[in-house]
Amino acid sequence: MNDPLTAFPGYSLRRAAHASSSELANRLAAIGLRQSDASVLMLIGANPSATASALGRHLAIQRANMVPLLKRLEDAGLIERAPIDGKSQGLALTEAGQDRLAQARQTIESFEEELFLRIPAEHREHLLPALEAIWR
Amino acid sequence: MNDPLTAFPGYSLRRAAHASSSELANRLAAIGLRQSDASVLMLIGANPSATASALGRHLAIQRANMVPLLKRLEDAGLIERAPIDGKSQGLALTEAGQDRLAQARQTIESFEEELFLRIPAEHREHLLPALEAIWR
DNA sequence: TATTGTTATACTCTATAACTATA
DNA sequence: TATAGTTATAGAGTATAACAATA
Repeated sequence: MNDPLTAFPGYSLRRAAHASSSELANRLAAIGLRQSDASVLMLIGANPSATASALGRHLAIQRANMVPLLKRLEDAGLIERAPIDGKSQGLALTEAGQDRLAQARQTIESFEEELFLRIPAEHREHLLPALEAIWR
Repeated sequence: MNDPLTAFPGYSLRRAAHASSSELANRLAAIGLRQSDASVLMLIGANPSATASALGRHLAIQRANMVPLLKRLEDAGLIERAPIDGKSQGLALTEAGQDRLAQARQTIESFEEELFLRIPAEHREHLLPALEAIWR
């Protein structure tokens, strides 16, 4: 089939993101996490007592959409909240949360490594800087 | 905020795709199209009398999800169907569809050009081959 | 038997508006 | 006034199962 789309970097960007995203989502589902769950756990792990709003801003997840996400993690016993002041709550990993994060980190790291190796060597080191120029 | 995610190409890939996708979606909305609409119009334009199933396979859109998409395009007077045999239909652009495709093409091409120029020159030519290694 | 078009359905992600309480 | 957390809701994308008709 004649395809005028694949010549566009933006189109290929979407297809590549969708393909790799689906693959990672499958692997994370095996340990009971969504990609957004794993991202949040990683970020809380690196920033104990961060607030929901701050995490959302950093991950480009809206405040309103953080609510059900954090509720699931809390119900699963992976995170807990501690009041900072009257309106803010600091988030932290429980012990179970730290264990799950360790699993997630290993899943993500091996996935990312495989992904990286799929790229021809001469292009590898260019991908991250090119992508960062697009979104950061 | 301490961020362990941005070092991962896969994560950056998702963020970059989301950012560029949102931007293109906004521009296409101005001419009454979604990204998937524009993709389908482009592909029909380049492959007259292609079937819905064939388009879906090529675009990674499932048969079942092509149905409402094509219905919208047909209701908008942009495409028409002609029976090929008893079970297949060939798709074609109407005149209005060709006009809309011309608009979409211009929108996409100027978007893609801007996107490309946002990438530092030394990384530009590496992006497409790197992405294609990931999804093709 | 495999494929086409279709219906129905459900889940996820994303976006917006509005509200309360607090800084 | 601005911010944090929340509720409710809607749109879009994606996925699966199933069916009838045809190749």
